[in-house]
Amino acid sequence: MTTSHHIIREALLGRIQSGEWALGSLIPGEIQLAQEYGCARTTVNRALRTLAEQGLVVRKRKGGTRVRATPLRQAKLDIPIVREQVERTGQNYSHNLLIRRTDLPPASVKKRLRLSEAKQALYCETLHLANDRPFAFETRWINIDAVPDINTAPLDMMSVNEWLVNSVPFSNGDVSFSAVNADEFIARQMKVTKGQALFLIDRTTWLDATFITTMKLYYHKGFQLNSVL
Amino acid sequence: MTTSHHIIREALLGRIQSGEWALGSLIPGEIQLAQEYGCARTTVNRALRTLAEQGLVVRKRKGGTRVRATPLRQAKLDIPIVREQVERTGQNYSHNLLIRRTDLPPASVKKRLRLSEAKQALYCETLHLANDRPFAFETRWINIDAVPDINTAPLDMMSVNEWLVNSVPFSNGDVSFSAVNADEFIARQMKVTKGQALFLIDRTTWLDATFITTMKLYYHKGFQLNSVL
DNA sequence: TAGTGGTCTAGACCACTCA
DNA sequence: GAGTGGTCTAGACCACTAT
Repeated sequence: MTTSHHIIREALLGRIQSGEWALGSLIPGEIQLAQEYGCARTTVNRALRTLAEQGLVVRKRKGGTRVRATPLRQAKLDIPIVREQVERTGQNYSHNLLIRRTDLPPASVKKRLRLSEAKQALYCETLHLANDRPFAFETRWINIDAVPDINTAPLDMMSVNEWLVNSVPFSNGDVSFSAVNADEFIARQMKVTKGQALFLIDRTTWLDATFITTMKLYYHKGFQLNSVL
Repeated sequence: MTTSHHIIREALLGRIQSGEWALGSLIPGEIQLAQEYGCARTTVNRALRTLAEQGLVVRKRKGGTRVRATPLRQAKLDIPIVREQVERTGQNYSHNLLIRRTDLPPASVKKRLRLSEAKQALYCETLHLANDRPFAFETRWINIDAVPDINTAPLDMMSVNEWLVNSVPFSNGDVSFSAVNADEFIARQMKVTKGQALFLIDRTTWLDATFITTMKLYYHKGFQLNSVL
């Protein structure tokens, strides 16, 4: 048996999709719906809360619940570790750590990681391979103060990505997606022609107020990021 | 006062982030945690359920709750109507409907929309403008049977995008993001040089089992899609 | 000020699944 | 079979906000 708040959520969704409750209109209160469906208010509450999380309705105390005037679509997408991304396609994963040095980061990175002026940071370049073919190219700056252990990490065995994930598992962050033309350097790394359009993920993560790392990941030609609405 | 399930969720998160509960380890049961925090089991349940939705823990009946072995990061991103995307940046939105014709769709579209063999569909090309400069170029196939009213829709006044959103507000769908080089045709529309890397959103939507539309949206040079982890 | 959603509680039963 | 999470209920109080 499917659970009741599930059933009620689908029923409510149906009344929205069918047009019974128009865009922007007020729908009945929790108590009334509970009577209508013969269940506790808590159950209706959960169904409506879920719909609100999905962006289908907007709820306000005293104001009641309204169907969203301009439907908001939210895509949920997983951002996996590159290794898993590769292995999920049945290919063999490997990686090359091309560069690993401490250096003064450029101003843009310094600002992003909120590093003080003369502070050095760790810079790494990694090429991720799938069946020995370039899969993604990664450039990354790391705040050494945040993860001092990285100085002794065996980054040839485990990618920086994975090492960080295991030492600072659940950080916060922001991420942006865009398209860029491969410059000469990246084209050489990824073995594509210069100018090839590549999918770029730019990601910065921190733990509480401490900035950990910022990374750019250039994916191979034809890469797609999929999601469900 | 911040609510209790909120507080408990943060507390639990802290114990994960601090390493007290290692990756993959079993954490105490709901009853024990409820005693520990002096609240009802329901409250702990809600906190843990939220963490599970966020991908931080995995829950199994009888198996208990475990910290995810390989942290899964989920990005939630809003897919707005192009008009709102433009207007949110303070620019003026307009659009040109370049093409509108019924035609036999190519096999790939036919397959996607699950149209029968000789079925015609509506094809539209729209250029979205921000302050009269190209913002995004849209190609779209529409299943006429699903939305017959579209034949009489004033698509010069309202973009196809918006019209569909208002007639079929809450459909299901899938979406993919990728990077492509502008071909000669798209380059001319978007006023960029051929080969320019463009961010592409490819989206198909349906209502229950009825396929509505499939669309490709090529964004202007430098476009970024942002999200929070 | 009154009405609506937000949340907590205590207790209960059930479904799943590990041992 | 037993233990864990999944859920429902009935009642309660509170916070916000529209009027």
